[in-house]
Amino acid sequence: MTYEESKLKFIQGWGSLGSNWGINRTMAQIHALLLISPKSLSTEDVMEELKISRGNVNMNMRDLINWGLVRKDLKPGERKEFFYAEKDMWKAAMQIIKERRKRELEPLMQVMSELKTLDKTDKSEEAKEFTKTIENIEDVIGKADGALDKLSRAQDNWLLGGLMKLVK
Amino acid sequence: MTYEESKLKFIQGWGSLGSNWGINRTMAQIHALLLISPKSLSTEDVMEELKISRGNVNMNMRDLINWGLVRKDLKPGERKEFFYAEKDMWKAAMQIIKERRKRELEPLMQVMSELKTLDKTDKSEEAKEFTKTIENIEDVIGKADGALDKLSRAQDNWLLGGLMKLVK
DNA sequence: TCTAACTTTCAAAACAAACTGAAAGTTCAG
DNA sequence: CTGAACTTTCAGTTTGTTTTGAAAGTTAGA
Repeated sequence: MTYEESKLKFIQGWGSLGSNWGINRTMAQIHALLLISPKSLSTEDVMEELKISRGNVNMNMRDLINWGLVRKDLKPGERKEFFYAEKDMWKAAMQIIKERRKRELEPLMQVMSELKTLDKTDKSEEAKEFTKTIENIEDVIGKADGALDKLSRAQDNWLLGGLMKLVK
Repeated sequence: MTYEESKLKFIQGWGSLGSNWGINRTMAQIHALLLISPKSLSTEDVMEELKISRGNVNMNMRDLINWGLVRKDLKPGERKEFFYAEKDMWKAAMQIIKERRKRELEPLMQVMSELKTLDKTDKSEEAKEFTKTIENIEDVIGKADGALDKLSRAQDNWLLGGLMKLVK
């Protein structure tokens, strides 16, 4: 397999993985492209490699930056902006976990806790089952949240020179 | 907040959570409905509650069954089929983790390992960076896989009466 | 076997998400 | 201030996903 073939295959694969996880295909592909590129790329480089429009690159690149997965690399003397991706996949994975936790777990916990304001005088079987289910979900979410927090702290420590014990 | 209001809010919330994670909204809503229902429901019950078509219920219910989140509940003397959801959210969460691991992590590892057959004689900077990235990703995926495996084993033990220590 | 009760399938329609490209906006050197 | 170089926006179009509903399939009791 040649380099070009592999590259294509990787970009495709990363893209379709992303779309299974609620991440837009193109965004994942741009990420893949930057991951394997030794130097930072301009908007035009990405347009050309992936055959997509300027607007598309611009929007998805902004999202990647918001996710903390990509940064701008401004070159002195150059008007154009260049972009590069965090190459350490542990860092990238943690970044994704932290973001999703913030964007999804927290709001969900908020909703769950609101749901507990359900009228306590309603003694129907439905209402009881409902309350039980909500409490159970809150519990699971709370534990998942705790576990992710531990994981991301462990990661931070490890980055400072320790050992990442949690995931062995 | 009345029971009906809470129920609606929960079903909506669960549905939109699902769609953020690459799970079809309706499937998540049916799951939510079954989660809070004390008794098993027929296709018609679901059609009525969620205002969706018979075909839609049928297809999504099948998917839920394939994910191991819902089972058929055949009542003696009844021609109709009824459905109920696993109510313990730990079990449900583990089920989801196991399935996604099987469906996504494994194929991804397969692709990654194929990518390593890249022509070793290519000494370009691009090819070197590529190989490095692939190996790094393989490593992360491998560790994540191991962690999930541990988690699901811990869960299984816990179900047998032990304590789920990993997530505290 | 026949038929009513029920389930499954799938082509077409409706809906939703992503993408394009041209226009508007910004920045900065001269 | 001007205009070239570049970035951002967004209405309209394309592409992809979900839903419907009617027809086909299945099952079981009579």
